[in-house]
Order: sequence, then structure tokens, then C-alpha cells
Amino acid sequence: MDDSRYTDLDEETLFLVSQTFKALADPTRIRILNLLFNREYSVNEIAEQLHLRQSTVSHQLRFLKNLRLVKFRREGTSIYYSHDDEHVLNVLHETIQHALHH
Amino acid sequence: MDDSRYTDLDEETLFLVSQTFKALADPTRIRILNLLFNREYSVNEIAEQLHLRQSTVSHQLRFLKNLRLVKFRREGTSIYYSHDDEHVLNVLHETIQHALHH
DNA sequence: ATAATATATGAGCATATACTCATATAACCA
DNA sequence: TGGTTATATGAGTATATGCTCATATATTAT
Repeated sequence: MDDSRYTDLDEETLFLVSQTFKALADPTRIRILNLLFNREYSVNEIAEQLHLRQSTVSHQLRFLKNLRLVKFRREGTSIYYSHDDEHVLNVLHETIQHALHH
Repeated sequence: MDDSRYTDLDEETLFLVSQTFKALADPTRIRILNLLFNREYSVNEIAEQLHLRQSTVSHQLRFLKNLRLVKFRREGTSIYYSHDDEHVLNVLHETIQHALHH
């Protein structure tokens, strides 16, 4: 690996990078994001699919929403969530594949 | 994004993936790995470069070592650490660049 | 063997995290 | 308006995490 990859990191970058990975560091959030690879789901649909409580899903979605990793649209009383960050989703996808095949 | 990216994740994969990202979810570990992009460093050199306590560095290196993200070699009383996982290092590098330029 | 240097580790503490229950808020419909 | 369904949120609790100090271990040189 060449030297050009070393950069002294400023506080802000460090925080953003660590926060991004923190989003991916929890099994529940990974399962949610992994489900959203597929298509959009409502909060209750996510809860049912993954056998989680509605409040658990809602709390985690807020976390992912704050980091702009998911977006949502309202339809009646339901809110449908979908992924919203290609880069992070790719990173997750690659790492899952890496884990599955190694 | 196509449907082919959805896979129901087993416990083991989920654990491995979340652990991997957990390694990257802490500012101190990011700084250490980012330093090791460059070249190998001894424990004390890392501590000096990053203004961290020796024990802090040693604890974090143990964490990274357990996940096989770093390797080491002894030279006298010093132990030199270097990175040992191209995939994870690439993911970190890409995400740092992404954060720096967005 | 003893001293000096480098690294590893255990315990303690403060903070962060993730889940759950209960309840609030919001949209829709009769 | 009142009732129903869906989602969000606050508080409480248990566990996890990261740092620090003190000390143990290991290697080298005298």
C-alpha cells in the first residue's frame, strides 16, 4: 500500500466516519438496512419481517434517518422507509459478501 | 438497486459484519488504522504520533488484532504493528475519502 | 541476576448504547 | 367528533464500551 493513503484526520471527518460505521456496527441496524436493499418497507412491515418490536424499529430508523442513510414517504397512516446512501449501502453489501464467502 | 442484493443473514455473518464495523466505529481505532495505512509503527510510536496513552493504544491494538485487522512482529523489546486486512482497509479508505470530499 | 525499556493486562469508573413499556402524536374514516 | 391504525418518543434499565492507573510480563544489556 502506498504512502498517499495517509491523511491526518480532522475532528469533523473523524466524527462523521465513526458515526457512519457506528450505524453499521449493530446487528439490528444491519438487518434493517439489509432488508431495505430489497425495496421500501413500512415500520410495521420491518418489525414483522425481522421479529422486532415496533418501537425498536422506530428508534433505529430515527438513528439511520439522522445519518441520512434512509429516507421515507408517508402513505396514509403508514410511513415507508427506503435506503438513501449508495456509498454506505455498497460498503455494507461488500462487507456482507466478504463475510459470507470467507 | 436490484433485488439480488437481499440475503437473509445468519447469526454468524451478522456477528462478523457488526464486529468488523464496530472496529471502524471508534475515532481512536480509526486514527490508528489510518496511521497504519502509511507503514508499520511500534506501540509507543503510535501513542506518540496520536497523543494517546500507551495502555490505550495497547488495548485498542488487541481489539484490532483479535479481528485480524492488524498483524505484528517483534524486534527486540518493541513490537511493530501493521495492517492485515485489505478489504476492511479499503472500506475505511473509501469512507474517509467520501467524508473528506462531501 | 539485576536494571532498563517496551508492551500487555486487570480493575474501576464514567459514559454510551439498545431494548422495552407506556404513552403521545398523526392520519384516516365512519 | 370519536374511534382505529400506524408511527414516534420519553423514561427506565441492563449491558457494552473506552479510558485511566497500577502492575505484570517479556526482552535486552550490563
